[in-house]
Amino acid sequence: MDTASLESTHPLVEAASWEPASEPTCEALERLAIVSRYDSGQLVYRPNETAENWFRLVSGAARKCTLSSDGHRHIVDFLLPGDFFGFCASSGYAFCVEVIVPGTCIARYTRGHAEKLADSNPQVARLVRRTAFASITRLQWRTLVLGRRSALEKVSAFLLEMADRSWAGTQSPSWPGDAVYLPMSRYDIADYLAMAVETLCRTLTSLRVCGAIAFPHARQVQIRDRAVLENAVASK
Amino acid sequence: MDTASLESTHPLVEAASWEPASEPTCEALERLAIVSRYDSGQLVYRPNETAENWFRLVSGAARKCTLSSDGHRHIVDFLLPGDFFGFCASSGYAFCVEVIVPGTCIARYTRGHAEKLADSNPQVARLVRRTAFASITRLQWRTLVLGRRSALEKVSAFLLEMADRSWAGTQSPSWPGDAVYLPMSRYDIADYLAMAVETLCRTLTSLRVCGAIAFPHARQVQIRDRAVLENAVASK
DNA sequence: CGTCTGTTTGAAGTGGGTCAACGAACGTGG
DNA sequence: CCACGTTCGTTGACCCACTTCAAACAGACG
Repeated sequence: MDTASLESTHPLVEAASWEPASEPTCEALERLAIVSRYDSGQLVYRPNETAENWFRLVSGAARKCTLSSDGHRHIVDFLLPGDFFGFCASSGYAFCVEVIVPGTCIARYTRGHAEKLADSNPQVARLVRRTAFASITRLQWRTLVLGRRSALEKVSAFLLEMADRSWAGTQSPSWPGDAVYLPMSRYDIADYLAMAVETLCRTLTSLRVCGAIAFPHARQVQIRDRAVLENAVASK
Repeated sequence: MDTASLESTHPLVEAASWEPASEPTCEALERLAIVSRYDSGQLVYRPNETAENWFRLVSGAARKCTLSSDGHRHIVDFLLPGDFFGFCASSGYAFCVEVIVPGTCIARYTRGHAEKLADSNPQVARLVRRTAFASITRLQWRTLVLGRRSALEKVSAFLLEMADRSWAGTQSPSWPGDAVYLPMSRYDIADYLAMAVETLCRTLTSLRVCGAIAFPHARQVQIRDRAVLENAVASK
């Protein structure tokens, strides 16, 4: 919405190559999809805005966050390709979603139509349920990560999470094959992990010097020794 | 399950008086319910156990948590009357649920039956969807609370959360009317908020001495000055 | 080439974790 | 009924990991 340029292309066509295998979609639902293209910084929706749509991020990345009056911001989640969002029990969205990668494509499903489709098509209803249940489980794991005390644990957990969620092979071909692209800034990561940027940088540096990870570029991480990260996460 | 004593009573009968207005149930679904009674410390399910049921806590309280090998425990969520749980996208539960109040009653819905009912009954499907969406929103707020830096913010947020979720008027009649019952120990609260028990106690004490709250009993909180708590939460 | 924004390192201060101990509540058995 | 043990709750003292403040560095872009 907003000033996003609409594209009438059938989403399945261009979405197919982006989709992680773990996130199955359903053709009946995809027929309702309208895909829009967003620039970096554009808002997909605002808090309290009437929740008229469900969404699925097709390509690019976005952040779900709060907007405090004092300018302080808290990132609730990162949205990566395949992720559904905008699920909402009440009439208005609780957070805002802001695109962080230029050219991000997001599919929109009119809530009323989608709900009606779910009523008549159990397969769609099951897909939505499963997706929601998966979100619940992921959010619960996330509370555990946030609950971890040391910076090393949080950062390690984050890197592993990004490696798992990262859609491999969709980046520019000149990359090291095993590098994970971090579409968000260090500030965003620090916010997401509830720690100071400086602490995040220092932790990343220490992981780099000990050989666990490497940075071909500031936003490309290679996991060199996954065991180090897993150890840090599991340690407590 | 386990050694829980089964009660064949129709759950709607005894559940009615416990239900918060915000959590509507659906008669068609409730016909599937089997209510069991649990003692304190009993497990409702374990991690990796086959997810054969959906659950709803009818009365009492429970905690959803991880069980680390080193005995370290992390509480993901508290389950209070009206809460659904056991929603699971994969085949096995991710966490374990442990009862913390003697005599807790929990309704169980066979997953296969409930899913089939949802397929044929859009009203049930919508209820489950709405419940799941509400869980998502609540968990996202929870990540914000955990992300807060100072102990005061976390504790204030917790007290407000409990006051909101608390089912008023279901406790013993001798209580101060506005007191909120905390069914869990200080250790559990500290774990839930990812902080040391000592810090929790100190924070509660400082809130008490400044008149924001009062403790008729260690597990009864009266919120004397809600503004103080809301201020602490909103401050950052 | 200058001005951004984003990233990294350095130095200093502190909030809360940790260790230790005591008090309170509660049940159990003598 | 009291003595006792156990678990839960609270307070004190110390210290470290992280936050904060400050500044240098790197890349992007007009």
